Amino acid sequence: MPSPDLSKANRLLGSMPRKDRERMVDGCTRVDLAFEQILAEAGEPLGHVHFPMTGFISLLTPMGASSIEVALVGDEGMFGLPIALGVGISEFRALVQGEGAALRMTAARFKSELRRSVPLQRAVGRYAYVRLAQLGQAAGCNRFHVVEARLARWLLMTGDRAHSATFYITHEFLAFMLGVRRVGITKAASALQAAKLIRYSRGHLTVLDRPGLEKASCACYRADLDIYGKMFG
Amino acid sequence: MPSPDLSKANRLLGSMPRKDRERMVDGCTRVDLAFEQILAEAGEPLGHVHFPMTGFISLLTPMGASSIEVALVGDEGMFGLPIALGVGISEFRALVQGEGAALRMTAARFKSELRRSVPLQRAVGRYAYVRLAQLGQAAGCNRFHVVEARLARWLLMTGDRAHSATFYITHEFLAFMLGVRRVGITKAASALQAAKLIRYSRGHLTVLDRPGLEKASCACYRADLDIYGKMFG
DNA sequence: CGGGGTATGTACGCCACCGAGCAGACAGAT
DNA sequence: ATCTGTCTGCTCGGTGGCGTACATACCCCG
Repeated sequence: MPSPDLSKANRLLGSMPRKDRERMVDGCTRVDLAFEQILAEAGEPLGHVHFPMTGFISLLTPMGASSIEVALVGDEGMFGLPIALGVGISEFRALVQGEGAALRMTAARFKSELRRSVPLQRAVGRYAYVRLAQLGQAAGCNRFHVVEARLARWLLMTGDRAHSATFYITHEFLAFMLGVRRVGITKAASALQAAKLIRYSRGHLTVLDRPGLEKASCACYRADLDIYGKMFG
Repeated sequence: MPSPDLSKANRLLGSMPRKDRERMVDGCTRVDLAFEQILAEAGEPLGHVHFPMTGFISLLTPMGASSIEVALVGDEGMFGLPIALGVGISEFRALVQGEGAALRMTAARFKSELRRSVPLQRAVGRYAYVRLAQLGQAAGCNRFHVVEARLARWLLMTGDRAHSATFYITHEFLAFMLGVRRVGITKAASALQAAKLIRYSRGHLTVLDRPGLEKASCACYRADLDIYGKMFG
């Protein structure tokens, strides 16, 4: 039986009235997300929805041989929107990017909760809206912004969801997420380190100067926060 | 009073059972979309949903000074998803890209129809899913694919929605949509023309060889069609 | 304490696209 | 028939990213 504060460990659930969110927590199982675990492949049926708490999940679009991250889901959101849309298939590949806890609910139970709870409908609808807007933002970001700015943005987004200024992440992995060469990351990360915005060594990365990193990032970071804030602020 | 075949002129409505789709058409006004008309600015409240029939609409993400097209809405879809999500605000700038007819319904009426009609809920949910998937695709496409392939894709998508192999479109406008320099379009379009895939002159563009153009385009065109087909095929 | 795997740094030539500016070519209006 | 605005084509130097290959540095494990 989950302790009551679990219902606030995910902000999407936390935005709902106490009664509704406690019903949700009651229907969920607490699970641990393991680093690099794959929650779903693109085109695969979804058996559950996940509400990350301390863990977080990357959503990737497969592009032929390679792929690229198009969204990041942490305690501010949920994974499994298609179920709410009446389509039980994941549109993206879902890869656990930060290990940690999440709440999990079966698709069937989620659908029934959704029918019953208007606040849940509202929260999920708003979150779907945020995702649409953020995907559009990502599409533009990928077109216009240089690797260094995109990297800075990614570090900020990840730091938010890791609830920590330090996390484990290699250049290789970053390259994979941003859809660039590893060397491109090395160059960009060196620049950020030289500017004393971050420090890293063999996968251990620390954000030293958050405001500075925000300046080095593209405005997309702020835009994403703003749209979320408008919906859930 | 709209003639009955109006209800099939938009494929999203056309996917619904006769009774539901006729109710929808009854609640709609037939409107003409004028070329370059702006249906909504990003962040602006949405008073209506639109179901394009012969016209079609570009959705653009503003990126500082410039902007980029992230979705195209024609008779296969609808504009106004946020209303269905319980958020009456457009996440994108909506610009009429091909003049023609559409069905329009007030937001209030649409919400009430949505409450009453399960088939409408299904159709809208599936379409929202398609949009999520296609936005992800666009994000990857913008990152990985060269202008020529993206141009070919865009021409195919537009041709589908214009229901014609010929349409009016200048290099300048294309550059604006794809987020590149006009010269970049000139170069790519010249190449496609030299390969006898298209012909153009002062804005009058004709697709000569559709299969050839598909080969010249990135796989994203096919991927977008496939995802739609899976939902509405 | 030495070896092997992993993480990071550097170098090379190449190409797509950028920003800016200018030249020609065609169409519609007066 | 000429003029004017629009549409298209071309050039320049510059840069950000690519693919590849190789070099170092650090950590852990035996």
